[in-house]
Amino acid sequence: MDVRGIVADEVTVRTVSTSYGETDLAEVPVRLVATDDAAAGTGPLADGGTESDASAPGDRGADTRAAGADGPIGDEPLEDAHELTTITCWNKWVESAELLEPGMELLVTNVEEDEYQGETQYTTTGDSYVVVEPSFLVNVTAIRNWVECPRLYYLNKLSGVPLNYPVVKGTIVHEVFGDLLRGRDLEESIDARVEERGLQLGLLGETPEAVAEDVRENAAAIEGWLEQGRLTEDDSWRSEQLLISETFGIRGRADAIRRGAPVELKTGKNLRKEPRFKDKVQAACYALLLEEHGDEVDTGTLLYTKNSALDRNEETGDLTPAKDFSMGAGLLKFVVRLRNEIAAMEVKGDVPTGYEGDAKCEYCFEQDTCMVVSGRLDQESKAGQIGQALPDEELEYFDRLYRAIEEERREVHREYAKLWQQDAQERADDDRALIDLEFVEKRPLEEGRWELRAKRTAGGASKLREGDLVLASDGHPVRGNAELAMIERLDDEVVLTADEPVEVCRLDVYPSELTTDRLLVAMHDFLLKGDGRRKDVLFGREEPSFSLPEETFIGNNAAQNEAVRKAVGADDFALIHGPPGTGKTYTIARAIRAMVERGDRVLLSAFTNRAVDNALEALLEQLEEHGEGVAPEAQREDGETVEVVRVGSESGVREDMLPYRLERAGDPEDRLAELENAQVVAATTATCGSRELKEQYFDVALVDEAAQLTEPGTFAAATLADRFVLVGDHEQLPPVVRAENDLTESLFERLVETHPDAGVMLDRQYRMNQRIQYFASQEFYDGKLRPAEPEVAARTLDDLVGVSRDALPPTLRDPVTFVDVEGDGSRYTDAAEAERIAELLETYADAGLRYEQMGVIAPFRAQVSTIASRVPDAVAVDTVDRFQGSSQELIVVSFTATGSLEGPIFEDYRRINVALTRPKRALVLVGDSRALESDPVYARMLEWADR
DNA sequence: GCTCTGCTCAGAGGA
Repeated sequence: MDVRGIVADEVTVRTVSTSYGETDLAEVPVRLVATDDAAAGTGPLADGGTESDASAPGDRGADTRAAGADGPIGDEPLEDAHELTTITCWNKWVESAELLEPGMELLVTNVEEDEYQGETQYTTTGDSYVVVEPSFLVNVTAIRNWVECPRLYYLNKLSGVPLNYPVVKGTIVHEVFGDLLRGRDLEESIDARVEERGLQLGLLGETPEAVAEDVRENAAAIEGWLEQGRLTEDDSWRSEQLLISETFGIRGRADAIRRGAPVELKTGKNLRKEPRFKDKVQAACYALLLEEHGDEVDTGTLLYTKNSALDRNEETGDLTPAKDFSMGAGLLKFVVRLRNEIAAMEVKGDVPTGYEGDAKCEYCFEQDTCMVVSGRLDQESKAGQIGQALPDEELEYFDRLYRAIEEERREVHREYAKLWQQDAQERADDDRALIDLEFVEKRPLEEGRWELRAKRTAGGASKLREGDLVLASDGHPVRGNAELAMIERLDDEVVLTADEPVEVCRLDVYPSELTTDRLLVAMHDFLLKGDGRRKDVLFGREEPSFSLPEETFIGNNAAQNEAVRKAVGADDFALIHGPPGTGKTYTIARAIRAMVERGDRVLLSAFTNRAVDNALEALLEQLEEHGEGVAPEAQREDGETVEVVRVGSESGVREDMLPYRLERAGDPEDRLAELENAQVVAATTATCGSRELKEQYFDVALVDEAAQLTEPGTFAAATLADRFVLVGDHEQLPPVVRAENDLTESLFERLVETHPDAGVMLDRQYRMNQRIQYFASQEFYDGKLRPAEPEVAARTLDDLVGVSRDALPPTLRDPVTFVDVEGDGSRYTDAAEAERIAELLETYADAGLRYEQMGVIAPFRAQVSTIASRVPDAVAVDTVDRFQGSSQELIVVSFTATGSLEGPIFEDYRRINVALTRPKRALVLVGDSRALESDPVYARMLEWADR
């Protein structure tokens, strides 16, 4: 029987005498939370009787959240009626119990139940595992690093692993290993895998021939070993298996599984007879993961590919680089205790010092880095400190942002936990899974991968899109057979590619920590590697300076011209505030063109792929107009032209920008030249944090839609350049973050407030009729937003070919109208509004407006689909968030609120700003006037619309 | 309570 609970009070540790002598034990007071056992009627709560209805299985998530969000202090008592009891942990589990603090979650497997003074208590048995914060998923590599040195784990997280040859070679050997297991020809595999990493190898200055030879040497050992195995036994193999354990809170990807046991491949040196301890620990992690999926695992294999040549000539007759070893229960429990140390430290927000383990600093490669980081951040560490600590305000900044990023990471972990905490239907309702699939076929591809096809048997929306990496499973993403797969096509049929032939009938969103990791590294780089002058300016110790050019860049718009001058002349940074329709993109393009003319190398970045492609498109148009840019093919040949490169995944980059996309695969020299010769590189900020771009240097980083970026997100781009320019509008949508924390304010907004002189606001808009523009200008831009030209101010639907406002009913002739609809009272949809909107669109169509010229905006996705099902496909119907950045001749806004304006979505007025500034010639607001009047901003909006 | 885009994933190794 397993028990799960929240620690209710301090843990008591004491020594007792038993028949075996003195032993330690820890008594943990807990409030029990339902486990799956309990839900099935066999657990402690069901047995207890009275408590069982107080905790449905779904409650567990809520309790976990409360524990995580409120931290270990547990200042909010769990007032509900969960049973208070004691779990006694014996022997080595005392170490894990000592990590616990009130409020933390605890899972103990295989407990013994006993009665003590009329109360049911639990005790660990010889088969028990104690798991601290089980919903905190720890990576296998994290455990491997931690066992070497806890500080190493921390440093790795903070500064990442830079591009280096041994690592890249190791990765290629692993890929070849996987290919061999899947039956691919060795030479073909080596050639293909080396080719795939062309860009990386180019950056490292390696030639494909030398790398292939190097890989061949390692692969020979693998092949020899495989051959041996095939001759003697009937092996069952599986390569690259992704494993997640809901019990142990561990996840990882095993290199291979052979007859149910893990095989770990190591391409580094190991001259000793025994496997390295950390390698054993890594294999033991996979053993634990496999155990949860079924069988007992008691052996593991470590394959040291560099060892073959050495071992072959030894008298021992050891012909194989493989080292088999047995894994006892003791090792597996040790691994769980390591994992508990990590989870407890992360939940408490502590920083490891290195004293936790017994590693020797003098043998460590990271000793210097460790000492520098300790010195700069003023952290206690076993290696000691070098250098001077950062100023207090920077240390405070580091702590605050570190905590905020880690909170984001917790949210990602919660997404993982939902993989098993939510049932299939819940996940489907949450748009996080497709569960209606019917497996059709699997087809082997030439590269040793598989193409999987499944039919969709029901409709329904989901977050999944083509190009996404997903968990493809034959039933359950954690408990069943699951594999990471790439969505190649998604319509009524789903086409996937994956390493293994899973009989897929369900797809789940795969949560990734990648962006969180990169945020942390970006912050680290800014504070610890960044130049002093930039920090002086950003921390308010120095004023930003400018060397403004006298040149006129844009003749007919003073603010735009000033913006370009500031962007070009910034010594530190410049800010361009661009309200809706003010020609922000044009200004960016003009500024980059001017920078390029001065010989600067420019990084063009933004949070979303869409924004990057939009800005790049505008730049290419300008370059073409001025005869400096040509087709991408020619750019690579001719040094005189401006070379532009778009870095990003094939599915992320918009189709018309694909010709500019930098391929990763190919000849190393060619790929390198393509990147390094590019005078303009365009990529999302997440990609700026990639290993390939991190080594690049730019004179200027220009970041568009900067108000949508967190501070560390902005730094990911800014740290690659000498100066930076941020372009955005903090009166529109803020950064997307999962947790409420210090990441919600963008660097752009902060700098606009602290350094107003470094910025320019573009004040002439080229989009909206004056009547439409009025409200947003008054409400969000101090009345400073004005039409750029009289034609803009006066534009109406009449200007459009074939449209006549006279054909509209009198109430709709004004560019802004309000249509009062009482609504149907439901929460996230409103059929009454949807009906009315469908009629309105028809009325406009009758007056000559084409459906392609209309757009409908609603706050909720549910309402978006309600409306979409009632109007012609040509009408663009979407949420506010997805409409940002585009515009339409006619916009209809559905407010979807009856009675009162409840909900966070209405509280953020920036959304309303976005919605109201999308139309060019006509805006219709549809909603319940009683609800809208209940909020002063919305009430003013009604007054304006109803005029 | 709601909106939501990123990213090949995680792990690859140095003595």
